[in-house]
Amino acid sequence: MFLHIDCNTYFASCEVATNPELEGKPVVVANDNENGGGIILALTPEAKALGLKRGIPLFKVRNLIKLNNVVIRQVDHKKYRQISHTIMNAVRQQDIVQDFVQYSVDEFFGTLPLTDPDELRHYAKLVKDMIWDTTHIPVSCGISQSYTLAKVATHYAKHYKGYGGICVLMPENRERALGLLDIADIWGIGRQNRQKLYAIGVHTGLEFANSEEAQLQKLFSVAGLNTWRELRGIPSINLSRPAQQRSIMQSRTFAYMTDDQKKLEQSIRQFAADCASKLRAQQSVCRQVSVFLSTNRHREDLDQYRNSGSVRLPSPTADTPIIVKSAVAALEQVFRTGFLYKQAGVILSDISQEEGMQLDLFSEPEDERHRKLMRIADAINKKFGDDTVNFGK
DNA sequence: TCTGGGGTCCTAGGACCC
DNA sequence: TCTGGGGTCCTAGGACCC
Repeated sequence: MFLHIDCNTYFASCEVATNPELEGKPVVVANDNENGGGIILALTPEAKALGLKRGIPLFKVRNLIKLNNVVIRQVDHKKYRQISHTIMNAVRQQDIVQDFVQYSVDEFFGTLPLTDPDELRHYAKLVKDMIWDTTHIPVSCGISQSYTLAKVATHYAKHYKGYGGICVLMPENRERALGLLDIADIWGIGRQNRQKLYAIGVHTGLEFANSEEAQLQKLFSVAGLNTWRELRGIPSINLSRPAQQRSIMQSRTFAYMTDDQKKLEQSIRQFAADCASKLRAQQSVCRQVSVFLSTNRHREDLDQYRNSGSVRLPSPTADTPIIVKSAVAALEQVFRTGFLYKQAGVILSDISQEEGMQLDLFSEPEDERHRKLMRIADAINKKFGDDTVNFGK
């Protein structure tokens, strides 16, 4: 059987776990910026009870927050990654959960070599309690015949208090569970696919699972059909992923809007340098550098423009100056005057491992000196903090 | 007159996820 | 005043090959 573990209101739980004085208080985690912008990313149950919701811009709820002494915590992704790492290690210490993998910063999957519902529940409880003892993070557990059904089970574990945060969904209860579930709540059904299904009169998980394969084939790609199979109890999703990331991105929504190319270039240079350093941290090289730009889509009164451009590198590299230079070139491709820009970012792609690196015929001995320089710069920044040393123009 | 057919590889963009 | 920041996979279609 497949086990799914989902941390409850993860970012908010991490803040409470690491700041005990926040216990029992309404807390929201937001990506607040210097202008007081930002949106709510996570909230404790106490904050939810006040009517606050994930995704709301802070400026719309300042009053509510002030009135109820809601604590606003700045989002801290580094901390959250560390805590999920601790959870990973803790669960891997014991030997009942197998194939334990991290799916996202706050979700995990594994398998349990058991079939008895009472036993399954018992071991899920052990894992849940152990995670609580180790990290003080509350989690919900779902268990069923496939990854997708395990997530359905977790959905019920979260929504029915009586389950105590654990739901074992056995085959005999599958139809009942799916019959009560809107297709929008199913993993793998997004906005587009939901509309397609509504259009053919399919609204519940059960109606979807009972649909004809031939009909679905016309509407969906393999991903949609995998979801369909999983809901019928046939495991069809493979979660194993390559050790390294296939793309690395850094972007920002600015506090301001600007039409100044020089100013954008400053940000793009920083993003590109940071991406390059992440790239080296996973011992990889990339062959493509892309830049995207966007105006403020919330300002319907202003002219809108968004575009992206790429630079293909002659050979794979993790060299900061080369990557920065390429990003600036890509920016020049897409920048248009007469618009007020609000968001920009850099994406590195076509990533491969450094070892198997294809040296091109014309690579310079200079490259080796560059690589040494990068290694030293990275080591200094790791030891003394990011941005201790940077690359000049 | 009649104007191939079958591949592979790459990329951008769309769908999904948290 | 003020509206996030990352990722993955799949597919269609163009470029290119013989």
